[in-house]
Parts: sequence; C-alpha cells; structure tokens
Amino acid sequence: MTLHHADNDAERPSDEVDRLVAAWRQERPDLDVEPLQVLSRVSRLARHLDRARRAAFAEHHLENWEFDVLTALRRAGEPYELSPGALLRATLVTSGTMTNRIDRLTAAGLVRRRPDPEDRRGVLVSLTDAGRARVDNAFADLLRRERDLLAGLGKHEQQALSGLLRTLLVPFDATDTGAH
Amino acid sequence: MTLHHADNDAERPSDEVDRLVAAWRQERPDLDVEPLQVLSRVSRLARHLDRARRAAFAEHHLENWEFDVLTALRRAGEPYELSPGALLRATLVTSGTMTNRIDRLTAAGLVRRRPDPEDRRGVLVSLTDAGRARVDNAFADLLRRERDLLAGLGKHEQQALSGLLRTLLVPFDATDTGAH
DNA sequence: TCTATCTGTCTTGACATCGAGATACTGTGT
DNA sequence: ACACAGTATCTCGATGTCAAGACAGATAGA
Repeated sequence: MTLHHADNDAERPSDEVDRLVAAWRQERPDLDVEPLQVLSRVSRLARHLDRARRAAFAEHHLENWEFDVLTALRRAGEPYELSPGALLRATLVTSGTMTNRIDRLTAAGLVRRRPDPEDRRGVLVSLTDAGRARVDNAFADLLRRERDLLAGLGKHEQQALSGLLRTLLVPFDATDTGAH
Repeated sequence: MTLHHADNDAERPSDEVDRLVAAWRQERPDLDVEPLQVLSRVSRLARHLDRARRAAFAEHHLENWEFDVLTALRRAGEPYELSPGALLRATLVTSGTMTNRIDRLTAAGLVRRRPDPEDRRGVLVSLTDAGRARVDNAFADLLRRERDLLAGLGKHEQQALSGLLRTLLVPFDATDTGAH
C-alpha cells in the first residue's frame, strides 16, 4: 500500500516516528498527522539528548541541572555572577526550583551567594574557582560528544537544520516572558 | 563585530540560541560551538512544546503523561490493549513510573486492567470508552495546534526538517532498547 | 511622608519520576 | 521432576520540580 505517492518510499532507514505515523494513518485515516513528523521527532530527540548528556556529565560528577546553571554563569563572563532571577529566566525553571538548585550548588562548593549591594532584596550568585573548572571541562567534553551525534549530517545540512529550527523557535523566544 | 564572516548576518530574526552561541564565542573563542546551533535548539524547542501541549490538554482535562499512555493504546488499534511492558517501551519511562500511571488512569476510569489469560505473570491494559473519547478529542486538538506552530514553514521545508531529524534519530532508535 | 503596588527571593506541600529490589511466573535444559 | 536463568509487574524510598504564597525591600504617586 501507499503506492499512490512515491514520496516516502525507497529504502530510507526509518525511525520510531515513521512507525508511529504509520500506525496513526491506519487508525485515523481521517486526520492529517504530518505535524508529528516534525514535532514528535523534536520531542523524542530531546529525550535521547537528555540521556546522552547525563552520561557525558557523569564522568565530571555533574548532573544535567547543575550543568545548566553553571553554564549560564560561565557564559555571563567575568565575574561570572548573575541574580537568581536571571538564572531562572536562562534555564526555564521556576523560582522555587532555582532556589533549591542554588542551595545544592552552594553546598557542593561550585557557586557562592552574596547579597546584592545595590538591592537589598536581591542576591548575586557567582561561580567559585572549582565551579568554573568543572564547567569548563564538562563543556568541552559535551561539545565533543555532540559533534559525534551530528556526524551523520554534513556542514550544510547542519546549517539548514539549525535554520529551520530557528524559524520554529523565534515565536517562542519573542513572546515568551519565561517561567515564574 | 563578527564582520569577518558574513555567515550569520543579514537581518534574520534571531532566537535565544543565537544569543547563547554569541556569548560562548565571546567567552570561549577557542571552542567550536557549532553543535549547539542544532542541539540546543532541539532541547529548547522540546521544552516549549511540552508547555504548549500542557495548555492544549488542560481543556480536555488531561495531563501530558496521561495523553502519552492513552495515545499508545489508541494507536495499537482494536481492542486498544497492550501490556505494561509494551507501554513503557512506547513512552520511554521506567516500569515503576508506568505502574503508577496505570494506577492513576484506572482510578480516573480511562483505562482498565485485566490479567493476561496467556501469561499469568502478566497484565493487559485497555482503553475504556471514556478513555477513547478523551484521547480522540485531545489528539485532534493537538494536531490543530501543532499545525499552527509549523505555519512558519512551507510543506517542503517541513519535509526537509523531518528528514534531517530522522537522520539524527535513527541511531538512537536502532541501538536503544528502551528504559527499564 | 505615607501608602499602594510591584519585584525578587525563599518556603512549603503535593506530586511525578527514577532506580533498585521484591515477587511471581515461564520456559529450558538436565 | 527439578533447578536456574529470564521475564513481567509491582513496591518502596529518595529526589527534583512545580504552583502558590509569604515576606522584605523598592518604587511611584498623592
């Protein structure tokens, strides 16, 4: 079957989403399930990426969430210092979560808290030397592994892919005010 | 700045990942952070999708995890029945999680458990009529919303995108045996 | 100055997930 | 028959996250 359009045939390797879409076409031929071809793949790939990152960071004794916070600080540049509010906007988590994360990173000696001299409600969180060393090592390692994951695509294909993804992302990053 | 290569210029709208990559280039000019252009976008987009799905399902009184289980059963076709083991492989969660989910879906009257007549260790989980109605409505709604999210891309672009994503996904779906 | 409102951080309680292990049954080989 | 490895499900304890709200301090208007 599906002989009526030679679109998707030929012996291209198929993934779980191909099977999923085929099952839906069988069960709900009345619906157009094309959107799943893109968006289910995005979700599933993200899930696999999460696991791959977990494995990568294990060697550096870092959890994914620790890495997320530390990289946000590292990216900020000298003196590697941000407010909790800036951190939660960068990492897309809520304020309760961020407080908890900072507590644990402080206990682990990777970040430091100090009162904001210009706003007495506020706090500033900064990287310790140990934190900076850990994140720099882990980040270099992560990039190596991510390059491997992308090895199946040529340079131009990667650029095409990131361009298409950007188009989907722009509306979110424009209108979204982040989590509170 | 960044005048030395006209790559990424022109006034293309930019997203958070463009800013993130720019920050890394400033801080770590020694590293090639190109992989982030693809993979950070995948992660962030998945995160946004998760929220969008949450909003979509709220109207149907469904949580994301409920939808995942119910659709797996719905896709299976008549009589909409699978083992917990098959369900956890389909949804990429652990067995403890799946037991818990089935408990709660049973309490909500959306699925039913019965002993497997052919394997007395086993159980079979099936959709109730209420469960099937709920998932069918929610799925149609989800597809409408996902189509809107993809409105920024033409048909060919969507196909190109799903093809590129499939290339990245195949290695995972081939070697991965799922969560236990 | 006083008051109302806003903002930034932290606290609390509920909850879904994971990982490891317990339990029950199957099927194979001796 | 019997033991043993394999498989399927469930139980339990620990953990990370969220949502809502408490609280202190900032900010603007009268």
